[in-house]
Amino acid sequence: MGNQTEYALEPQIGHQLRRAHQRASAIFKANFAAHDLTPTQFASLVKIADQGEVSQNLLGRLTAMDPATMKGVIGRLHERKLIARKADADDRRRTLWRLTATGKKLLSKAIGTGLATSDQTLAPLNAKERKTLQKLLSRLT
Amino acid sequence: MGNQTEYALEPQIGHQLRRAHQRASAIFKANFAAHDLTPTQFASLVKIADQGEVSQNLLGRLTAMDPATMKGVIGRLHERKLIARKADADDRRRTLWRLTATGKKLLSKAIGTGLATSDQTLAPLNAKERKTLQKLLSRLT
DNA sequence: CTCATATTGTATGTACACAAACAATATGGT
DNA sequence: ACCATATTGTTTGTGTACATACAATATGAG
Repeated sequence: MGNQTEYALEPQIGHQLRRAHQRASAIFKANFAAHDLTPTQFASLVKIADQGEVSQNLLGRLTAMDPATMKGVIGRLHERKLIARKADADDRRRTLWRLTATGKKLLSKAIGTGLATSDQTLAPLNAKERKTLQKLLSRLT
Repeated sequence: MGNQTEYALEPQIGHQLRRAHQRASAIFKANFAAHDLTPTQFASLVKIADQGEVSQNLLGRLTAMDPATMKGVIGRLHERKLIARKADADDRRRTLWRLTATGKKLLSKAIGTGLATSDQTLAPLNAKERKTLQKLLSRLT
């Protein structure tokens, strides 16, 4: 019985990406437990810092989150007072977000952890292999 | 302001894997809409077919899902009568799952879609690049 | 100016993903 | 046989992730 000759799960790219993402998330979680930040929360802090001030919608595009997901992430960062809102004077639909002093402090502490997390995630590969993988992955986006 | 010199989001492997996984999931979803199957549901059907009969716990390991996630996926497949349960005679903790006739029929129709989905996901790369990417990805697991 | 269209953010529902705590059952060492 | 330990499955809670529908506001073509 079975379907071995027709379809194996492990060599399918979708399954491989799912597993690689699971592993990366687990490493991230372990490393960021002290900061209590998820990957999307950290990405949001990084991009808000880059922009200084940014609308919720643009932040979603910069971090690759759809508006519904973005709302949840923003809400949790806001509850913890890591970010603060301001109305946009030119567009009353917009909410502009910026880092609070607490948010800036947390981010500056977390950046080193972020770099270490990337390195640890890529640990099974040497420098050349890492470059190749990341180049090919970026072509997949 | 910003932190550009310290940390850029896009070149981090975790972010790249997250985005690649998002894209793969979107392609899967579009292709499997006709079958109304999610990636984990399809993976479960494939592995149940491979095994003939399999416990919920082992199925979780074969498909890379933790027990809580597995329970939800199994529950939805069961509601749709794509799988059926049986008590394990040797171990009263275990639930053995197998495909129903409906499940087998759906799986055999879906396998072609699965192969097409993998191909479409890898479309930006040529044959050699695909092989390289998949080999490196498998090392990350 | 006006109206069709687009953008911004909100709300709800479904589906992973995993931690933590738990109950029932099985196993292995003594 | 007994008991510490492990396995199997369930439950609850938090956090992505996205589709869909929606209200408020902005924009651009005529």
